[in-house]
Amino acid sequence: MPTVSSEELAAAAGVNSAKLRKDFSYLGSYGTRGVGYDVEYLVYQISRELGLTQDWPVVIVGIGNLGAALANYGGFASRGFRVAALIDADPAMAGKPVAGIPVQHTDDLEKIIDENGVSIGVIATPAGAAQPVCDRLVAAGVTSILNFAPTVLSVPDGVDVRKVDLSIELQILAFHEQRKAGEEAEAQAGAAAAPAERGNDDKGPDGDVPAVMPA
Amino acid sequence: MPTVSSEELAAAAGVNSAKLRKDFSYLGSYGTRGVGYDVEYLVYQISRELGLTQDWPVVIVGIGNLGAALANYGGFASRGFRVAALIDADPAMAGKPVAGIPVQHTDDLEKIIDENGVSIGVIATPAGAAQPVCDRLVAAGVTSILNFAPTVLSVPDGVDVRKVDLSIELQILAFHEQRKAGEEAEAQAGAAAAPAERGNDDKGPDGDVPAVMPA
DNA sequence: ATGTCTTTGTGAACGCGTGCACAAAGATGA
DNA sequence: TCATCTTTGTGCACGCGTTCACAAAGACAT
Repeated sequence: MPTVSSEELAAAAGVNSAKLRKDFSYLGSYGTRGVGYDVEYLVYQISRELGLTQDWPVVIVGIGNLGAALANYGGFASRGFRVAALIDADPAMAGKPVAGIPVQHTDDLEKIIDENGVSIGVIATPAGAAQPVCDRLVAAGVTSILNFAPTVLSVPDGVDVRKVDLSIELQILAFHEQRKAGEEAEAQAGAAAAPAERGNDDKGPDGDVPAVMPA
Repeated sequence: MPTVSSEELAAAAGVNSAKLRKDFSYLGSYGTRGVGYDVEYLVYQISRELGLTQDWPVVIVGIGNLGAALANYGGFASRGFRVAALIDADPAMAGKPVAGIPVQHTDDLEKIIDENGVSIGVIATPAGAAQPVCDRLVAAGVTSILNFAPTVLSVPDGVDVRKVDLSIELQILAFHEQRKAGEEAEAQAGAAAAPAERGNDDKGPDGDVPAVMPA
């Protein structure tokens, strides 16, 4: 039986072994003292806890460049996601296959959600279309939304929204780049607060990097 | 002079006003006691600290769906980013305009970096091409890389890499979705693939989210 | 001027997560 | 069976960030 010790895993992941063990203890996945963790069992438990063993049908609304990129993205299938449908408001797109999946018109949105039992929706529309699309998704039964449109969506309680802003990561890089370049010019550090839509993750400080700026 | 109090800002952002004031004090941007913060001055200070007042030329390598989506993304310009060049390995793409910018061939990568003084590169290539492209970018002088390819890049010290995995956000949504769905419906998941007879089939304390999963 | 009122800036307390250290548990060999 | 060794699971303490609470500072009215 192939096993790993918390020490090995911690070294590989660059974290503390005690924390790793404590986290594992949450899962109820018990290792064997004197031996370590059964690799196969551990992988299964973590996969299950993260939802990787389930099949999650998702719809992508807005099949522009970004929507098409998402439809083609290979990483989804291996994480338990299945693109149940592609939806676009442009009638000219209807029927045209993207990533092997025929695009359907927005008119059928509710029907598609219902028939496929979709609870997760991805919005890749222009900013102006995002909120109306969001409202229809929610009304049709979607309870989790991944928003790529540059708008803050408002949703009723019980619905999760995560916003992906492609420029934020760039901004973080630029922030560090600025510090690389100008250590001698300005000796001041700072921070700023940005309105958060709903529980965005932020990490602790790295040296004297402000708390709101992810490391 | 239009002003805002830390209390107003904190309420709007959903954070604690004391923390906000403490963060602002890092900037050295002084508010006025009894009045609040001068909005215009505050905006400028934060913009400057975050690097928004600078002009950051970036190159995007790999003009597929995702690269094109990034090139078209409107949020960059307003954050101080300027797409200096689009680069692709496909000779058929060369000269073809995307988002108004003509695509250039990978052969000229070093020249483009050098002539435009680019220090930030975006990689939107297939996984296999990412590391070679990364190496060339670094060799040409790029010190910050935003990686959309599903690969872990290795870079020398002094170079920052941020990896964007489009499926991670979805996975976080699915994780929460799984918890919404209920704790009784997962009996079926255990029977199929589990390496059986491990006794303890129940998951741990059901109340809390494991520390390793972002909120 | 002087007093009152508002809001900042910050020292200090609090709470929480992380890491340490160790007892308990099981493996292994004599 | 007993001793020894390895590694887990976790109580406890420490450190750090967040929050509280208040003195200081400036605006404004009298």
